Amino acid sequence: MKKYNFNKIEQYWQRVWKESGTYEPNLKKAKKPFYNLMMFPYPSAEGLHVGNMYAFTGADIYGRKKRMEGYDVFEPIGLDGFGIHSENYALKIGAHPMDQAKISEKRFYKQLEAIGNGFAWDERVETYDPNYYKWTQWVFTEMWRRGLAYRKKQFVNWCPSCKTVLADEQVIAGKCERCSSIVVKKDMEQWFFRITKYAEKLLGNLEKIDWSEKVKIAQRNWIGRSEGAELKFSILNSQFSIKVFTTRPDTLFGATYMVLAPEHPLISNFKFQISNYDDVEKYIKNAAHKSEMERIEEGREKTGVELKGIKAVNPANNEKIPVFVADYVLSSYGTGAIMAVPAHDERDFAFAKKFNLPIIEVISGGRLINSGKFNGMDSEKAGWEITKLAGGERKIQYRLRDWLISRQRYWGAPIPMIYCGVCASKNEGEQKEMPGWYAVPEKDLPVKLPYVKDFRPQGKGESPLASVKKFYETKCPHCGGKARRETDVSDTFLDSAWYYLRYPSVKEKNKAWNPEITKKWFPVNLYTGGAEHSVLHLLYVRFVAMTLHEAGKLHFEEPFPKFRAHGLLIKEGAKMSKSKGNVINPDEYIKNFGADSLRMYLMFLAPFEQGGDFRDEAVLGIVRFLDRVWNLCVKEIKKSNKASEETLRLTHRTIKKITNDIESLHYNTAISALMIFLNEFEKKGVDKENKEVFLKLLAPFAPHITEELWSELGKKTSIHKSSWPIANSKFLKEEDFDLVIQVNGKLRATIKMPRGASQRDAEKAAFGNENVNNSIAGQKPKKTIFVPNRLINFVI
RNA sequence: GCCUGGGUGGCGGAAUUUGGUUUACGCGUAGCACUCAAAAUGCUAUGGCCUUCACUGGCCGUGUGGGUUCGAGUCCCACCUCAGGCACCA
Repeated sequence: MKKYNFNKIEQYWQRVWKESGTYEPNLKKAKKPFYNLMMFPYPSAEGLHVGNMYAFTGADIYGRKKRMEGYDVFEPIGLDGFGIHSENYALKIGAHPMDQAKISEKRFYKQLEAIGNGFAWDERVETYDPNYYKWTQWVFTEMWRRGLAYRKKQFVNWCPSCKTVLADEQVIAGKCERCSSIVVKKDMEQWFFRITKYAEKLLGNLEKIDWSEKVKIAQRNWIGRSEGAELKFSILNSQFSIKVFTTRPDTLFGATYMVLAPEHPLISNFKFQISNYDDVEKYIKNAAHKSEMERIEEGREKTGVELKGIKAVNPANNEKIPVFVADYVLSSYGTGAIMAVPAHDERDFAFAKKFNLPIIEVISGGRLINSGKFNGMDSEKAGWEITKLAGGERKIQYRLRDWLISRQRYWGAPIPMIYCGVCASKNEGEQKEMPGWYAVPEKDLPVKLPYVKDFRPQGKGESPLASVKKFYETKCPHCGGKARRETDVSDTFLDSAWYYLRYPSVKEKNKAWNPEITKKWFPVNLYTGGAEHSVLHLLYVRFVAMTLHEAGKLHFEEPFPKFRAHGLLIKEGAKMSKSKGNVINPDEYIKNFGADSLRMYLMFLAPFEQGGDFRDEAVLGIVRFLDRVWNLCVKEIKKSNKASEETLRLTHRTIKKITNDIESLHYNTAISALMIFLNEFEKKGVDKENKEVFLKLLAPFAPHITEELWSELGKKTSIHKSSWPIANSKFLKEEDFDLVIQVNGKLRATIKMPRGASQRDAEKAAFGNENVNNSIAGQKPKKTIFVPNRLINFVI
């Protein structure tokens, strides 16, 4: 008997698949295109993580079933190899990122091949390939041309360890997303993308797309829409006024002081009116040095300084109220200033108590008090009335901030912009607001990243490219004079914000994507990935698609109508991390048990969208299962006994269950159904036809062993191109059912009965049962509940 | 503090579609078979307590406490707890 040599089988079929293009759809002519996309990995660590494999396997199973259902499935893969994560890894091991990329690339692709996914190997994308980032730069210039990219000086997040600025989305609880260092604020001029312009659309479209609910919620919270009013408080004896945003204009009469954020530009205008300006300045300086983390660590303890010598006027009642500067007000939200209502806001209350400010209640039981002519009015109604009185206007405010795109690092796509001082002095430029700035013309793209020996981040607020004269010296595209290139590189998240568009057009030389191919394959049918990207990648990618759609370059607005987040794989109750030393490398498991075993085990341990706990011994259950599959098929390969009615019913029930389970990503229960199926075959024997059905149902989960056994059956074409079985409803109907007999809701007996049995039949059967009779003990039932084909319950 | 998802055997998890047999499937454990022996494999048992020589039968059991119902893991209310996310956003 032939032995199950999984290593040999897996390597053999992986080669055959690749050489014969089994998983290469015809991108131009496909009739039923199905784009099965998964988030591409970043090759930063020592190798592919078992968590990556978990994600890829789950996505692949779905794609394999779709392929067997007759779709032209396109399942591409690539590497998100540009960016800080890869650069930091290179730094750590003392390699140059450009050299390291080639090494990592080889290793990752080898591992990705070993897991046995149906990848379309001919269409790979590596974000650090100049043929790719040429178009990343082109996307940047498109943003620029449409007025969506701009430079601005403001306080930004700075990671002192990564020595670069970060987007808000990359600051997690005050720490750097990559290295967990505490992020500080720095006043710098940087490139931004105007994502806030799309806040409403990004929010509204969430209603139209089929995504994991938790990801939608995270995006909603991140965008953070608030409805309210913008009100003006004039400053006594000056032409200035303070604008505030509030969601509670109904409490205006209770506004007893105002607070400006430390960065508020108005403060410096009152240098001579403010009697304690030294103290104020000191406070502001101090606040600027504080990190987000320090502010959080101080807890709710409020600090601040009064701007002595100036007063604001409450527009509702003309009361003169004091003005403070305090860091509990953020410069980056709303107008950077607030009206403080200590009676109805916890934070204002804490501040007022500390500084002994009056606290006036203006709402009681949902109605206004102490509010002049508004007294007694419903608070909800009063809001708009008071706004009108105060000369304010309705305003919708978002928490979302513009996307900070520049990075002071080496390993990224250079921002394709040129600055000409001469043009600037003449007030010339491509954008009115930004004289001197020009995009690199498309014919000059890509702006190639040079091989720089000392690529380490400088920490001076500049990229290492700023010390490479050959790089930054260039000609002005407008006047032809001496000009300087932008030396910052773009955020890695720009690379991954459009990669899915490139895959099917990867052979296109003169365009970022081919319009006909794009029309055929987009939007993506299913996108799978981690929920950790809820407000990073998944927000940026929608934003970029939206702008390209608006520019008429894409026929869709939402790139991923269906997205599913897979769960997190943990190890014995703890997150896998290098510091804990519990990271699982899939290579060893593949070598010892085979890729099919590991794939199935990963999918069996919990629902795919929930994630699960990896436990070493549990893999054995699947190893045994595949051994038994092999033995059964090899042993009985020539035997062909006719299947019983009962076997057929099980077969069709299983077809239906597995078809539904794969559709809903409940792979764990699908595998359990396969196990039940196998147990039955071992007991009863299996005919050729049912064996084929079984192998087909198993094929998406264990692609290699099923391919081998399929060819053993004498098949000449791949099982993965065979047709998915369809359940015949004729065999789904059961003839008998187990009647549940209860007395007072408690189970007393179960009796097999023909389907459609009447209540009379059921009662008769029940009273013929000794145990039921004992429970009833001769009493007459007060009530009898009969549920056809299920149960009968006697209430006594 | 706010939002989201959980809590079922020794363990991972089934069962919520439509309230109707709790613990499918697998791991682990125990016993048996095979073996000189072990591993592997196969078979049997496996929620707790009680009852019976045995066959059997009973009671309890899905985080806690209430409620609705003939009947609740499933629906309602309150709470406890774990995991994840956001966090001075006015």
